[in-house]
Amino acid sequence: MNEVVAGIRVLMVDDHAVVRAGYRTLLDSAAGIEIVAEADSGEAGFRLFTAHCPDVVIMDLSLPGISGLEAIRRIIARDSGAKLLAFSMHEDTAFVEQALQAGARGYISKSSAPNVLIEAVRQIAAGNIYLEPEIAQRLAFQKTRGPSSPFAVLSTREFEIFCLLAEGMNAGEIGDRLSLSAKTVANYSTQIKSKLEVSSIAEIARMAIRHGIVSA
Amino acid sequence: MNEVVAGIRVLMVDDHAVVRAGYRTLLDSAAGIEIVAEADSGEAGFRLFTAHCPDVVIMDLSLPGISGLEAIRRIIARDSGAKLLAFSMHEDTAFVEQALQAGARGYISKSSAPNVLIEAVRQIAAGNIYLEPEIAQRLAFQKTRGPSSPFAVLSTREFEIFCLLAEGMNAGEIGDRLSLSAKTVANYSTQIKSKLEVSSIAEIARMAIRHGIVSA
DNA sequence: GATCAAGTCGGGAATATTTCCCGCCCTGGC
DNA sequence: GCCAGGGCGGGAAATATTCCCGACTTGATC
Repeated sequence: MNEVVAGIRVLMVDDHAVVRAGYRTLLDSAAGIEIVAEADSGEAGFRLFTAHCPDVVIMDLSLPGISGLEAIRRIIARDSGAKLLAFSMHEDTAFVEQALQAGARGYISKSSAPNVLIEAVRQIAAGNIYLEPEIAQRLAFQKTRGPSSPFAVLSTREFEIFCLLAEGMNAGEIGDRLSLSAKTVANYSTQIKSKLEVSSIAEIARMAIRHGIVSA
Repeated sequence: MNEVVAGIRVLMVDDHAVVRAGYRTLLDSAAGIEIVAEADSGEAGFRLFTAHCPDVVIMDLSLPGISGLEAIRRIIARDSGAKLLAFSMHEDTAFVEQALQAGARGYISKSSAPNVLIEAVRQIAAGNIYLEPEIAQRLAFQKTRGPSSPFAVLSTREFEIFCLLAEGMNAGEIGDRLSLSAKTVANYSTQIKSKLEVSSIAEIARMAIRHGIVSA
């Protein structure tokens, strides 16, 4: 048993069973890729990561329970060398930036062509990073000229809490979700408002909607 | 001087000078209509109403300072027979319902054809009500079948405060704007959340955006 | 004209939230 | 080693929210 030629062992985390099933058939049919585990939540994803030590984790960013970003954070905290591919329905570059900042090695959107997913998994397994060409272009463009997304000033944690605030959760609920004290969330909330130069949660919600971070 | 054949005396309230100028030339060229005063705010509109007793008031609903709805409320409080034509950029029926509930006799959108405005002024001056055909249809349709706008449960005051909350104002600012105590606004805020079955201001903002009440 | 429901307005008091300040820990440069 | 920056949360004061209440008006309805 030659480990070098063994397939790429993949953990897939997505809360939609149909999506998992679809991508499983797709990836299983690709040579050298093997899905060794599936999870439907960030918590389960983290547990299965420690249990299976997969080569690549495909992580949906919009998960129930702890968010995908939070799951990435935890996995990276456990193993800073973990190879994570973030995928989500969001096309907004703010989400991409945050995912990469949290430790993801790649980002593809759910509307990607099937072979893009396969290519991304292979690239990331090989130690490279992979971004969809279109998204990479937009990111690069924004870096050089356009005003970077206003959320670039937020840290990973801040951005995560920003999203949950925009969805209408209060500090207590967010604390429960992220396993933080409500106190800490309240402090972050103040910090976020200050960084984004807004004074109310309503403005946070409008900003998030304007940038496609949450839906109206 | 035969009062019966005198022109329809109109007060126009809109904060955009260009809009006022455009409609002034338009209405002045129409036989039997005369703009006797213009105001650029709800406060000024109310003052000029008491000063000039116009036959018809054309009231923009999106005004700085007190809102158009509030101005309508005040004018109706002063003279319940006042003939008010609400006009606004909003196509949402929630706004129409609220304007009519506040006492307006008609509603047209800013994208209306010029002759619609003239026709509306004449109809209202004659004691009729006037709604744009398209909007009237949608209203009628919603009344009979579709679930009426979720804002129908809100009173005029509640809807007004709802809009300002959605824009990001806090109770104190809203109180200043509407000449209410912050305490009253806070009480309304609680009442609004209860009626709309939401628990946070962020959800209020999202709801308002979803229905086109405020822009993201 | 009596009555009743609904809307408007705001006080009182208990709770909850927000804010500002602080310290501690950890990590990644330099 | 040292420092900057992020992450986390306690303390305390300032605000906001909530629930309850009463007063007043208006518009139906009997």
